[in-house]
Amino acid sequence: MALKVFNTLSRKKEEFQPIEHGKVKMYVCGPTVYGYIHIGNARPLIFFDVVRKYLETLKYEVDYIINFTDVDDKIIKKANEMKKPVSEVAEQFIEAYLEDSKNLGVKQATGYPRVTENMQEIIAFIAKLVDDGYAYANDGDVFYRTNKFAEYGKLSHQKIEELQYGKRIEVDERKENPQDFVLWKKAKPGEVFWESPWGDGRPGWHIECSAMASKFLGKTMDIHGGGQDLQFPHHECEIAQSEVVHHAPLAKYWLHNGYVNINNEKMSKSLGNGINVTQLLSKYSGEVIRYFILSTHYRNPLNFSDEIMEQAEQSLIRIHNCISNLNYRLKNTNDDNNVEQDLEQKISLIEESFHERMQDDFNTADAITSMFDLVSETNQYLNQEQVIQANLQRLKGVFNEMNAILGLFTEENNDLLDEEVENLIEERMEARKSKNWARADEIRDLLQQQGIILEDTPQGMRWRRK
RNA sequence: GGCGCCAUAGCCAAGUGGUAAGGCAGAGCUCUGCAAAAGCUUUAUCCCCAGUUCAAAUCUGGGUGGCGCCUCCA
Repeated sequence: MALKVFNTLSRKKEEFQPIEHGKVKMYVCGPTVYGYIHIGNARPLIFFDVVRKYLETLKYEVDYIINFTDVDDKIIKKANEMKKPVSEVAEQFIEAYLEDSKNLGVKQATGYPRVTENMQEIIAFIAKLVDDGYAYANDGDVFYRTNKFAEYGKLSHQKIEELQYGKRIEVDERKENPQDFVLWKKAKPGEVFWESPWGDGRPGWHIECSAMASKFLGKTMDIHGGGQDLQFPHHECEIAQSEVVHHAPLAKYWLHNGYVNINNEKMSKSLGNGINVTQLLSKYSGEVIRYFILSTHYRNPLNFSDEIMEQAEQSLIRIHNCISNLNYRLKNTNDDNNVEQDLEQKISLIEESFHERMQDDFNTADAITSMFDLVSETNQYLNQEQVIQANLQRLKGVFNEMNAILGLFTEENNDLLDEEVENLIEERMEARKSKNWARADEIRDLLQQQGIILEDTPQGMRWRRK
């Protein structure tokens, strides 16, 4: 088996070979922090978390950088509205982002660099571009001279001549060419600014990624990721900036996730149709949201609706029940025979298929199917009267192996019941012994109202939280 | 105008040349004191037309419908 990834640059699946043996350098464009993230922003967050975790299970040491763009026009606008300093607004939404990440089961990146903390590197990067003739200053602004970079357009496969500049957004007439983009923006009166050789101002949108990526990961990284909408212009501009300065590819593999749609329309901050993740997390668990995101291949569009979320929630219950039943049996079985070969063979096949699917350009939808295959095997096995501890352990081990990547269930602490509940359970067992079904049912109903579900099995009574 | 994506069951969704995975929902059965959980059974020929092929959801051509990017966006 070999990991294959779809590279936007070549528009083909390619075998993944890291630049440096055993190590992967990965950079994903993070948010511009002027608001809470929506479910569309959560897609790359969750997907690239899975990529990172999968690479780690392949024993790569992963250096994973997510940047924060913490100064730009929209943050300034937001700060004015909120009557707060830009830094405070940015801080607030960075914290919210990190909190959401955590609740979505996303492992911390190895670094979260911010624009405002890397201003010297950014200015130096622009200066280099100016020195080499790839950029020019005009009236306090600095622009990138796009037509000096012959490969401009290679990522998004666009021909510059064919693009319709100025159709949507007015072209700044200080540019030499309409396709030039801004590297440094002159500050308007009253705006936050940093000093630079071209006057007071702040960085343009694309330069921060070039500067910070090279600072933290070097000239060429293995994987650069982000949403499809960053392909052009953002990533194209990053390439233009970085590759003329470093004379090396910015990234070996470019991965782009598809959009999350709502009512068949792209979700975006500017349309204001985003589903707020923080709010969504109060209704659905992080696991449900992960399931929703991962149940479709990352490059396909994904539609959001309440119905789909509820289906995701239902699907996860099947997995949760299985794990919880497996745990119950694990606690109540002492048979220490060796693993049965029949079952072991089936488990191995499922385990193998899981990896094959993950290695085929991170087909998480199929990987989830592998997990359901394991659920099915487990349930059948648990239906047997006699089970072997070693088999149960093996099943559990594969569940954990898959879950370390997908993050679809969490181990709940099932040992904590208060005394009152314990007593009721005890009483119910007595009632059942004496065939007092009315009382037994009464207690079961009572506990169900408290979110505790009692189930009678041939191995005894088991309970779980709703 | 350029570049690109999508169309598979009631819903979600894999599969991309060898005769349609999986999940949710629905129906029936088994187990159960009754439940629950679980198991078993059951539900499609893949938007349309033409072509290539022994063989097409999968390749080619032409349609239809929906969506995206072309300097705010993940």
